Amino acid sequence: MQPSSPRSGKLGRPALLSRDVIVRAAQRILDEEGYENLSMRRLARELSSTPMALYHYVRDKDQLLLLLLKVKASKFPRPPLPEDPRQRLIASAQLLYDILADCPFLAEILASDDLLAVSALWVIENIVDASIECGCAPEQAVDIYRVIWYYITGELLVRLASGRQRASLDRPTHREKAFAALRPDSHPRLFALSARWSELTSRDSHHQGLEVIVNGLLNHQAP
Amino acid sequence: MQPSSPRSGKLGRPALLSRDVIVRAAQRILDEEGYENLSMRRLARELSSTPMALYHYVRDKDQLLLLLLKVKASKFPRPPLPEDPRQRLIASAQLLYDILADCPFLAEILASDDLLAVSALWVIENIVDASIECGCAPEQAVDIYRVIWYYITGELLVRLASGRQRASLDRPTHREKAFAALRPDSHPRLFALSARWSELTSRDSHHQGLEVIVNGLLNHQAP
DNA sequence: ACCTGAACACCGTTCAAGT
DNA sequence: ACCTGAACACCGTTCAAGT
Repeated sequence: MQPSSPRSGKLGRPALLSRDVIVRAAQRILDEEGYENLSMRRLARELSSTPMALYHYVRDKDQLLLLLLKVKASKFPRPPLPEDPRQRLIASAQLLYDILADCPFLAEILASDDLLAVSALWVIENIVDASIECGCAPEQAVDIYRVIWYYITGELLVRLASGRQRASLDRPTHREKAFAALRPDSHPRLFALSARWSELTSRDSHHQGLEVIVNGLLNHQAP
Repeated sequence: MQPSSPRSGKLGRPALLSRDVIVRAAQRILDEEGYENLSMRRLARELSSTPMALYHYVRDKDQLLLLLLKVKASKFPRPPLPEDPRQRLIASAQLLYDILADCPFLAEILASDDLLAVSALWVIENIVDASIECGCAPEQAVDIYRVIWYYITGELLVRLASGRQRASLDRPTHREKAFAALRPDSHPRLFALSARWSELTSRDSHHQGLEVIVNGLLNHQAP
């Protein structure tokens, strides 16, 4: 963080860039042009600089993305959580999802580290703690965290991908083609649901799903 | 599929490439060098051809990847499923996971289509059908499928990413650094678990997680 | 210390041309 | 119909040099 702070005196000319400026510019590109347009080269252009200048402030692109998440997580409001451990477990998991839902493109990077790199550790602490207070052994609490984590990551990934796809709405998707070819004798259930499939699968039922999963987990681990 | 079959007679010289040959070469690269080395250019080199020749047999790279999955899914043994619907639901979901576990790199492409593009539709039919036989309304059955789908996708993604990372085992991961900085007063639970975290999170508990989720879902939707 | 220019080793895809 | 070569518009990153 040092290189960004303008020190007293005029020891040489001031730096043109700083980590802060770089991260902010990256966030701007992300907001305005989407993840797939965020490249080191594009970022340098945004800053009227060169790609290599960035590497003075950031080790590589992954670190830049993690910095973005760090900023986002630290700005995220930290709401009061319910007292009741079961409710708190659900609320923490929901919170984790909410933070990530703001930057779903990070799913891939995050996945590699169980999210533990970032300043959202307190959320995970809450999930594990609430599970233990619900009567789980520590090992079971970690299992619960993992299931929740997989579920959240999966939903984010699917959402991200279907968002990408909606952009290219030229021809019918693979799904639409597969559904058109459905025969009632071989796939009766899917056939019956085919007309409503899109509607049914695009409903936002994240919170409900989370609740059901958590209840299922707790009933199993700590009956 | 037509261009690959060697027709009778000798109407012009035989084609050098075919969809079959291309897909098989792609699979070879995948097996031997991993997903990140599978590019259209690399594939063309493998076939002693040019990148553009491939585009005569495949619309784009995504289609090629879907073809790979298609082949894999069609070769996959189709085991007998239990009669009992609850058991069948679990078994179908496990099967879906097993098929995909063989090609986790496809998670990103698959996510965009709810997997419905491929010849594994019968698995999904089974999941939906078993849910309905367990007493769910069709809408609830679709919800159950979605939760399972998110969970599977998430686990695949995480596994894929942590596999990539293990390759570059040079310096400590972000997770390790975050754990090293843990203080017992701010994160008591994680602090207590930190020594065993890697071990606990790398256990293969997929099947157990799936079972717990399914039971939770069914108890909620069809008590 | 901070920044630049040129280069390396890649991508997916298009376009115009060859046989 | 099947294939090629050259090109377009990109990537992340390294290296040697400038001030």
